Amino acid sequence: MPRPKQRTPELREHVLVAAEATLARDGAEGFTTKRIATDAATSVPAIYEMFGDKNGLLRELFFVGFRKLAVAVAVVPSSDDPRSDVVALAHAYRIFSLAHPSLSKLMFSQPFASFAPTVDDLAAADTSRRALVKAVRRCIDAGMVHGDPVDVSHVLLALVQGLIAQETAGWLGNERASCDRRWDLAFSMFFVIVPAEEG
Amino acid sequence: MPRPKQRTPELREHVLVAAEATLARDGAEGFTTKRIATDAATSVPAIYEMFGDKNGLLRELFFVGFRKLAVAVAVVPSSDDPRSDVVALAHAYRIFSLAHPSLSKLMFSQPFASFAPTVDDLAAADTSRRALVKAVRRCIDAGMVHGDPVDVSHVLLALVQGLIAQETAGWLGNERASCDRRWDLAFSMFFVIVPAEEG
DNA sequence: GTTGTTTCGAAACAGCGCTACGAATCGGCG
DNA sequence: CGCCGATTCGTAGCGCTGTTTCGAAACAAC
Repeated sequence: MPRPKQRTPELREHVLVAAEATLARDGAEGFTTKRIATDAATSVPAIYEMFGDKNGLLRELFFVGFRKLAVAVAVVPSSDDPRSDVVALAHAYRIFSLAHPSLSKLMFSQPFASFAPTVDDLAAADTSRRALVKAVRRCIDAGMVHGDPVDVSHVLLALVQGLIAQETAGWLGNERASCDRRWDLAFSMFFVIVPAEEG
Repeated sequence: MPRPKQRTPELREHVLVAAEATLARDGAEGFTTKRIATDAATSVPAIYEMFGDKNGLLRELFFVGFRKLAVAVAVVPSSDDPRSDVVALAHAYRIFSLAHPSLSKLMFSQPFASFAPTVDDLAAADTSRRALVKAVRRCIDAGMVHGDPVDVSHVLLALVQGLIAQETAGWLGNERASCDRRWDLAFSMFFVIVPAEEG
């Protein structure tokens, strides 16, 4: 009877892709509903019907980011050295944030005053965090560090998050070499001394 | 000849105080020029004459925050244990951020899409950072950690910044005790193993 | 009181998030 | 074919934001 619907789940997915591109191209400041609608070749009200409001769209992008991160983390191979595994995982986080700076800001900082992910939303990060907790637990079992695995992972993630925030803001160093050196140092500070206890 | 000026440096200072209160009360979302003008009992154009634009006001608040932090850091006493000095400095950062959450977000995260402090602006943070670099250098001289003092300080600040971001976002833990434990753990991970080398 | 100069803030502007509502589009039916 | 009723569409508007203009207001000198 009525005219056929255009605002389908397929269009929703298309808008999500377009919005991610808009965010990557224009940053948080240029992330306006009108521009996204234009980029996705649709209308503003369509976005509001499919996502509720702008925060709804941002929340979906938040999830998209963590899904992408989960893929990047899942690719990291496990070795027999849990220490280097933790470092490799942190490296995956870093590479991801350098490849998708605006998206990683949406995930780890809060560049939109109106959008603050809830604790439930944060569960989306669990997939990528679990891999880290696992590697950390192996470090603890090997006596490389002491403490609760979840606590240690929290600290490591805070370190990673802080380094990412500084690097994407341009505060970690002017040259790539300085940044590399400081990332390396960060994790060597956590782990380098431990073998002395074993030996 | 003309009518007496009202938009004096004194009013500028008054607006700065009012704006800080507005930010603390209403957060980044409620930080509008009109509301600030009302809170400061002045007009919107007055703010624009004295600060250029909203970012100019934010930049001044950015400096106000680092001046306050510098005071909080300067109060921290030095002991003969550089390790505990570093921890005490980190604690001062934490207490400051808990007392002024919105202000610390302005300083360390970038909650306003339009305002990104330049590298020159960041020099404002040097006063509070110098104390940390100093304590770190003493740690290095004592053989507690290895590396360039500036690099190590960068890493420590990234850790502090990450922990602050997580705690102010409510991600570090649901209870104060969890947060305390993880803050303690963060720095014990950096330093606890070292004495084994000395002993 | 009048003039001349300077300073003030109400009001307007473009652009934002968001939404109401009339236009447009379809299958079914006389 | 022409019309109908149901449904979906996007234009155009709302209130708000940051920002700026510009006429009114306030003063000293004459």
